[in-house]
Amino acid sequence: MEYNFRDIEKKWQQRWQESGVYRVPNDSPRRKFYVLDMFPYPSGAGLHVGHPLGYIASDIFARYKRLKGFNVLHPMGYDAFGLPAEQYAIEHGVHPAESTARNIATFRSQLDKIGFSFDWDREVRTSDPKYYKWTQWLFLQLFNSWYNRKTNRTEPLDTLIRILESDGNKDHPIPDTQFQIPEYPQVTFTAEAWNSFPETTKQVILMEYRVAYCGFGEVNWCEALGTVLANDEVINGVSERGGYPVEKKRLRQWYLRITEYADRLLQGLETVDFSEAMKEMQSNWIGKSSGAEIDFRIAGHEDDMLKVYTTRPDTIFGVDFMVLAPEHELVQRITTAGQEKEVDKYVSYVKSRSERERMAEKRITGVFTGAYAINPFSERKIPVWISEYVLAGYGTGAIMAVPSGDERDHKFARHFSIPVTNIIGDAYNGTEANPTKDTILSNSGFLDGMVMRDAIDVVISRLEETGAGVRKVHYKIRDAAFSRQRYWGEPFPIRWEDGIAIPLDPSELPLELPFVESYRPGPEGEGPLANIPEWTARRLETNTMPGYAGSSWYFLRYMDPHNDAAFCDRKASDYWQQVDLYVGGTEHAVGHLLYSRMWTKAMYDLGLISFDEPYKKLLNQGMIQGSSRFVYRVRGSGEFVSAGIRDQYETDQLHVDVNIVDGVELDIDAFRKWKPEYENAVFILEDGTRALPGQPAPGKYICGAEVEKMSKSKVNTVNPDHIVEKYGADTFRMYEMFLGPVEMSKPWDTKGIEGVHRFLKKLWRLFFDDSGLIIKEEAATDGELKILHRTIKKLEEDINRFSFNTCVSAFMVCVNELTEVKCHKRAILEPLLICLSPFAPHVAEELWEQAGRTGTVISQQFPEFDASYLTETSKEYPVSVNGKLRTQIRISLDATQDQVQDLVLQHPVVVRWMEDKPLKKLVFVKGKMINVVV
RNA sequence: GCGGGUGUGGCGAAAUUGGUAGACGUAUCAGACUUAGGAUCUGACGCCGCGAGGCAUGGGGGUUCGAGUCCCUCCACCCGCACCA
Repeated sequence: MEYNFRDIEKKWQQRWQESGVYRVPNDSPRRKFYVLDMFPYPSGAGLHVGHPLGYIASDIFARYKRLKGFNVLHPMGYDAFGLPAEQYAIEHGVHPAESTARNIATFRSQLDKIGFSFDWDREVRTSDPKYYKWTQWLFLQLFNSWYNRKTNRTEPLDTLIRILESDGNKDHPIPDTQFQIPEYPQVTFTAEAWNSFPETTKQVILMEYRVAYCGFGEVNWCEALGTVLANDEVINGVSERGGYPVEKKRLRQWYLRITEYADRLLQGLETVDFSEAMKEMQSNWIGKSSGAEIDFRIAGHEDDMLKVYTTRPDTIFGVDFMVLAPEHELVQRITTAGQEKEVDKYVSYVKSRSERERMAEKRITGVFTGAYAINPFSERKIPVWISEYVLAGYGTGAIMAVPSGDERDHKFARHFSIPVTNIIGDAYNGTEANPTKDTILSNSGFLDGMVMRDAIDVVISRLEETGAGVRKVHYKIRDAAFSRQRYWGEPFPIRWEDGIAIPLDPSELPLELPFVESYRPGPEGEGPLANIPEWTARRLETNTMPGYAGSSWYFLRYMDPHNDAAFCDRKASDYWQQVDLYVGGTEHAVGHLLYSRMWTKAMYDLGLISFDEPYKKLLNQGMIQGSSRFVYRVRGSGEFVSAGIRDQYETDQLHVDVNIVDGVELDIDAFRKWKPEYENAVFILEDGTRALPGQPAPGKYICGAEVEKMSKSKVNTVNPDHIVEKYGADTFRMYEMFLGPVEMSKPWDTKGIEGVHRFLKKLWRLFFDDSGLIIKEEAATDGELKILHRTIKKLEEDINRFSFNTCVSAFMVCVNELTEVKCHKRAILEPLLICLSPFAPHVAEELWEQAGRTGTVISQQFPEFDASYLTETSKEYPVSVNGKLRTQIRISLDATQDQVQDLVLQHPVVVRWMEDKPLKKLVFVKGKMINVVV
């Protein structure tokens, strides 16, 4: 009987579906385990072989945990709102709801062929009103909350109102400087003042405290997409999607006050099992730095203070000039008449340079304003300059420049011949700045003789005493822009009345997205919803939420997906708790992961869930790259020249569909059929001969090869459907794992799959030969048991460190060895099948049944490793090392300390290290080699 | 520039706390069975050498009885951030 994977896989996928084996209960005496994949955005292109890599890894782990007796939650769903569906709608006139539904159907049928153990009863779609009802509800929770810095918690707005009524806001100043009501410029107010404010004023002030708030701010506006983007959606000044230019624009926007959570997001990283790289990316994004904010007086401008932020207040005596961002508000006021012309010229020069130009070429430019600041300690007069190297958006938009300690400041000083004060003695060589903190200060007034590192605190204390500055912790992270001027997203459950945002009552949710015919942007930077009369008549918010809204909490909805009374029953979230294993790509490091961590913390503070980190362990799968193939067309002709001899011609390199290339050899006939214009192509083959249309090719045409990102335009995508059709899902699953470590990126190579396929056929032959089923009932020998248990031991260890590629190798070794000793015994093969089932579930189930077992393999237990068969008897290996003869003794695993001692004593040990190291050390290394000089 | 990671045969890779480097798989070559094979099986396969043997884990140095693994240093590649004060 042949290994007929097509029938087998069809049969078992159907059976699993009918019997609902992968349905998971929410109440179980078994321990829980939650394995989650980052849910896909259902794009129109469908899956290529790179997409399922993470899903296969997580499926293997979920199945393994199930075999270990856990109640495993392993769901899948779709992140279905977002820009691409809307762009597609604009271009093709298909409603996003329709194209999304169609794409989901394609995804689902592709996923189903691979044999995943998802509980599809728990599927979620973020664009489903039943789902986004709760996204809106959670938004209202954030809207109705504020961040109390005293308790360091998210709290309901009521607690703030009570505080304001009794104490004013002196203990709880407005969180940022965006105070927007010109009539009330005072940032602090008393209880009396608060109580006397009219309701509208109160509301405007409260908005400044809300966790989800609406305000005016500089946003990343993308004209081509007609919407604003979050900082993480902008890469090098262009949009992540589409690569369109992005500019700064001041617009009314919704925000999430993620900055208040910066410190907790940072600290939380320590409690969580993410890769170093991932933690680094997140903490860089948060960008915490600590230092001081210092006020410099300006000569002749008694009312103005020049505020700078520095991480190095210890260098205060080394300040030789100040630099303002050209956009800084003080520039106009302090510029002297003599410098006005120069300054204006410079400011317009800076404005003419785009963000991209600025980043592309970094020139040293700047202009003196004519004004002088005064050092708060030495009273020295310091010239104030403006320059584009100081960014308006960071810190206070102004710096104190210390050329002896900062390379940029130093270059600037040299360029404009500003004299440099040396405050670090020999550590400054006169030609280069030295940013050390570990040298002794000189020329520094009361700090002379102090180590810089220690001086930092001393200066800050002195600044605070004199009122010239304060200690300040600064974060790079900005509040997250939370609205999009787009159609295909969650509507905000907000109504506007006289400029006041009124939340809808929860009973009015979901606020459904109305059907539209046109996706044109509305007037004045508003979304398409502004074109709908019924919408604007109700004064509903016309923006929609961004893509990350629905994905910030989806892991909770899987726990209780059909609940219409709550986003997730508390009992369910208490049972399932955190995601134990979260599998996905690194591209979400600073977007989705940060947002969902923030939401989780807010929800925890508000008592909605019992944990404040969503993901316990994060596994980042690498990308599977495409292995592109090229043909070389001789320029100006229809002839194609083989890669090896293309240097003899002037050629153009063209991508060729990888599916019509075998390794690097082109299938010439398939190529001629590929596109009409190639129908009569002539090939100059590797050996110089020619292949003409209608004649058999006399030689081979060799293609060029290169590893690139897998994409349709490079015709290097490989569809998993084709692989599954040709080799089966089990082969596909095992091969994806066999390619290499999950975390690493690697190019797809269809050729290598044969080896894994051969392995499964070999396994099949252990049960079947020409005469049919061959399973022997006799007891297993020690040797056979050793083969089995060595495999199990390796699997146990490797699965738990997510080393799935070595697991596949272990299976191969095992089957090779069993074939060699012609072992067809039930006692060996059945445990092996159980081990194999997470990797190749279909074939495992089939063989299990063929062997006369009832029930599915997934209900069996994963056998425990039994060490007794692994013990090795002592062996001696003579080896020569450095010309001396040594004997290596392998000591058995269960050797006692005395036995080890005896072994060592049997040999005349002459090496000194034996005396140095106590015998305990030897016992510690039992099972390993010990070298003994004889 | 800063931070993180990686570097082992023709290729993908293994080697878990330092202990027989290259398991497993591909590719290639040779052979067997075959009318034939793109089925199956066997063997060879890091480099030098006829051989015994020697040399090999990006380069150099160190610690150690012993280093792919630990330390120092240099180089290359990949990823992230990037005038962050």
